[in-house]
Amino acid sequence: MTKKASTGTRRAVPCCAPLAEEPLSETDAADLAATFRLLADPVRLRLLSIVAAAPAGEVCACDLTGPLERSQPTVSHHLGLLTEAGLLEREKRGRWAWFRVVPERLAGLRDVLGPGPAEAEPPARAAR
Amino acid sequence: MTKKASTGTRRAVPCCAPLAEEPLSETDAADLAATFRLLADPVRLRLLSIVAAAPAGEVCACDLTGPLERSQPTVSHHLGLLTEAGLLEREKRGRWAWFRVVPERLAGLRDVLGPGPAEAEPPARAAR
DNA sequence: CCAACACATCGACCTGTGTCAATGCATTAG
DNA sequence: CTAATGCATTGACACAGGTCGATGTGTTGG
Repeated sequence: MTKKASTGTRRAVPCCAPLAEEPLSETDAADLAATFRLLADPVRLRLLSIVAAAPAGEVCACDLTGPLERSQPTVSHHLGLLTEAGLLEREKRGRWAWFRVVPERLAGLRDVLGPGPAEAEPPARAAR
Repeated sequence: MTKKASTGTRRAVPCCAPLAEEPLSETDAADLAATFRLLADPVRLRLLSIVAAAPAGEVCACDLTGPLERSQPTVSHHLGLLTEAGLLEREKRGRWAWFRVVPERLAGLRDVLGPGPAEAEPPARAAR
């Protein structure tokens, strides 16, 4: 059974239990893989990092075509994928589109890879 | 128990700074994307979760072909990719191959997605 | 009202990769 | 030795997805 957010004080978007907790179901695995696939592209990773590292917390799309050395349709395509998946938020102001990261979404992914450093838990080695 | 988890001593395999810290370089992004691409497949995710959740800490390859409903060459292929990338360790005993997870590797990936929950930091909103 | 701009969408191309049958390579049993 | 077992490798195939030029849609400025 998949319980959501059993670990209490985390508001990270729940997708499934950490990998080391229990084997993934077929549907959970497909869902997770689809999300990780978004991070499996260098252009999208750089987009995420640029937006995430922006001091203002948001970046105009017009400032993203330059550093990535990709065409405008390509950047727009990747921004659309990241936004549709909930990793980015888009706000249109005038004729510009501004993007922000959705930190809870990344935190949810992070939790799948293992328990956080705060609750560092030894991997429960079963003695035989 | 010092939970000193500042940006200094992290034993997780270092690949690059967290996404929100600074924009990824082109090579770092390509490297990271290649690693995330390994997690972007449901079969590999289930393999990882099965091995990670094994009470003994290791699993024989002969026990992995069954639950995944994939052919033996396919499972072997994915195990090879995960092992080559350092996410799994392979030890051959007799005619069987046993696999373990390499937790530092997953921890390194986790750190890229954001700082630990202890230092959860709201996005610095700059007034405009 | 029209031109310029910013971004999204479409269509097409092409590389990358997940998949399996067939085969190869060790190791073990008899 | 020979046969059988467990896993890796090969080759071929089909599909997914990144890329860009062309075009569409909404907004601003003159």
